[in-house]
Amino acid sequence: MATSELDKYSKPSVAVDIVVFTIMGNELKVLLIKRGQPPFAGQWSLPGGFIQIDEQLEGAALRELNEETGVRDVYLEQLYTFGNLNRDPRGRVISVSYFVLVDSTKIKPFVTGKENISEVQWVSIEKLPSLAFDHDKIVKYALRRLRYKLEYTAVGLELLPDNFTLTDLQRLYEIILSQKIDKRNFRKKILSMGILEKTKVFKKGAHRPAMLYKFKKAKPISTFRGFKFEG
Amino acid sequence: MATSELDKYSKPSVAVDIVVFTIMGNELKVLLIKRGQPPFAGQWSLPGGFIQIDEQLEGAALRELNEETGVRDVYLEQLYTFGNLNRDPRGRVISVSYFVLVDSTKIKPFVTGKENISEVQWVSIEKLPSLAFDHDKIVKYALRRLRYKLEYTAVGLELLPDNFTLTDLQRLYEIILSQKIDKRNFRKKILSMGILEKTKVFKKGAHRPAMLYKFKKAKPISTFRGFKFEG
DNA sequence: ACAAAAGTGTTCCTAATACACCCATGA
DNA sequence: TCATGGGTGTATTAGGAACACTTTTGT
Repeated sequence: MATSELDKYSKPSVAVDIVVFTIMGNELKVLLIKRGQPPFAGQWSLPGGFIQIDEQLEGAALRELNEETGVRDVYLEQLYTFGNLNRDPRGRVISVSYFVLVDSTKIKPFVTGKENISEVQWVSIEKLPSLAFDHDKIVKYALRRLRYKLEYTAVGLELLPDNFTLTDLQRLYEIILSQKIDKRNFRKKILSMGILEKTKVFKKGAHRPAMLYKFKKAKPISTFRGFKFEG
Repeated sequence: MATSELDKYSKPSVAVDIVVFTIMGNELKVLLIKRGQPPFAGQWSLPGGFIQIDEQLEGAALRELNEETGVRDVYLEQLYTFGNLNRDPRGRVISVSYFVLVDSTKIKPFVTGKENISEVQWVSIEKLPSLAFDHDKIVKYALRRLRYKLEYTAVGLELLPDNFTLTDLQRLYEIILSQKIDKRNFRKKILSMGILEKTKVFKKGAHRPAMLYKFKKAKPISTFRGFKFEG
């Protein structure tokens, strides 16, 4: 591989940063890690890290996420590439950001092997601390994208188990959009999309059992209005 | 600047590639350059190049565009970051792609000082040759984004002079979306957005003069639903 | 006077909204 | 039997789509 031309000038570093969302209880949460080393030692930040020379961008995002937090098998989508000159005090670092949605029932306890992480935690979007680097901006953008996509895609299903009730789904929308939704209108709209299928199972609880639904097709792995990249 | 940690591993190169759209005659055109050097010597490709270590991403895109084609003062928006391992035969190159809209009346004749470019040309989107690298994919994505944004933003105004008739604007929509639009519905919708303002000037021609309009506010420089980054 | 583009309203249909009661179950 | 969440329909409104003729100018 002839890299001579490419090596003429000093290069920036390339990192990935990942905004992982999940719904826990009645809150939308983001996965944060407490940095164990400078810069920003002791401060909260997004999971992420430098990509390897022989590694796909998405692969790097998934690897970092798994190494740092044990989270696997998730919906992943590229967000935006942040490249301000001074976003990292160590030098020029360009960060390709991703957003990830994960069903909280599939999350296992954190087992991180990384020495430079002192803590991993799910933090409510309402109670975010100030984050390292420009990660505040990245989270803000990710949240915007999540809310926006919820309106015209079925992406929200990535946050639920395979079988769920319509009330579960509505609660998810209400939490993410932080607003109440009319039950009848919500059901009408969701069902008219034709993406849900009744199972023959009911969820039993303290009260009237609720029909469980499942998503019809293979879960969507797309990035922009159904357009699939780099696959 | 402590770059020791960053330099432990070999780094990918980072490039920008730019899809520049304009309307000429009755066609949507993209700016292409014919490569003068390997790889892909003699083949058409998008304008672009490697970023410098002390240069903003957007700045690099604008610089490359200006150096290669003389195009300046344009609407610029980040598209997507392509990073497949083998997208460049020279080695690992990650490309941050941008899309640019430029009013064709503001384009000056090309004066490129770069030795590695043998030709610069505006090519109709209908007659694109097969492009170098993964640039076909980038153009496809850019076109998709342009069509999509046209539906819910005023981004199309970037392709027109400051003053324009409603017929000019409608023609622009028809060319980009490649479909006829009803004149009355189009005017109703555009005017109801409240973003246009009548000038007191008429465009004289062979027939009945048409009212010239202009855009009300500062032209939008945004990347995603009005959200401004890195600014 | 005529050719050519400018300009203008109404009807229809679809989709979003607002809104309230009965049902099935476990305790 | 009652407390709790599950489940259902209709009337109104707003926005998008279909559709044709008159006006103004230059030649």
